[in-house]
Amino acid sequence: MKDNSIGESEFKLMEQIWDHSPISSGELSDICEQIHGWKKTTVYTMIKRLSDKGFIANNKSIITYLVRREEVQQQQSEEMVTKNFQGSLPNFVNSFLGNGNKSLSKDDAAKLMDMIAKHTEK
Amino acid sequence: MKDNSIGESEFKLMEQIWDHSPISSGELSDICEQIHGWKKTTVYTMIKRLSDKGFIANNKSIITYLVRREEVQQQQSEEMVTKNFQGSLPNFVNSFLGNGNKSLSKDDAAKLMDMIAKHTEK
DNA sequence: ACAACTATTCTACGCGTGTAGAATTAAGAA
DNA sequence: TTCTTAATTCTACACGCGTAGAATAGTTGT
Repeated sequence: MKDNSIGESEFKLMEQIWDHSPISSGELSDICEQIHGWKKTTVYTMIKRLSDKGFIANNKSIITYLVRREEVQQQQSEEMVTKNFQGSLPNFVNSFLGNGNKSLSKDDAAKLMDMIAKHTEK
Repeated sequence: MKDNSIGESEFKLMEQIWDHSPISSGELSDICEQIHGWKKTTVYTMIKRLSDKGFIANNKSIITYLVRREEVQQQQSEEMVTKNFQGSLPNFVNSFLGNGNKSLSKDDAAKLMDMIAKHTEK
């Protein structure tokens, strides 16, 4: 049940994989060294753990993802709203926007309105 | 910087505290026993950790919160959107609503529309 | 076959969190 | 003051994740 969870660094690695898949473990390690300053072995450890958890596959040094970004994100957003906002999207958004501080661009607002409209029961 | 983080169980305890503060540690422990099946000492351990982290205070067995629910939630929503959705609320909402599956009640939709309108830069 | 380099695994440590028994302390009843 | 009970701390163990050195296996050029 808890197999869907990914840590913060693991997620960052997944991002690289999603962006470059298929990619060789060597390149991946290089990229992560550049971007995050991670040691080779650190990356390999993460690769192992992620493939043990079924998120990616490592075939002869070629890494591919097995779970799409959307799936992971959907799972995460779902979890957050459920656990910390009583499953209410309005609660979440309200909290996120806070009181006054944050402001949405016209574009973002339009996108949101649109999505909401499309998902409202009539 | 990472002082703001709360675990899942800790959050559940905080919820009871927010809902009942001020409340005696004994009662709190009873409530948690009922709701979550936690042992007394487990609750006390959590109380200690949460007060060490500055989220609550324990004065002569009376627990009160030092950080409001909104603050914690705001922090959490912020973090989620930043780390996993490139800081974009539309990205988050899009992921949450998924493709088709989820549907918003008219009421929720209205609330959302309203909030969005209020936070859109004009 | 051997050197040299790459890939992968093993092992390991620290920290946070979940969980709780054991021990200790404080507070009230008798 | 002593017994009892409630409150609190101590100690501990497990697990996940971040991190990475050491060891091992695999590949390739010569």
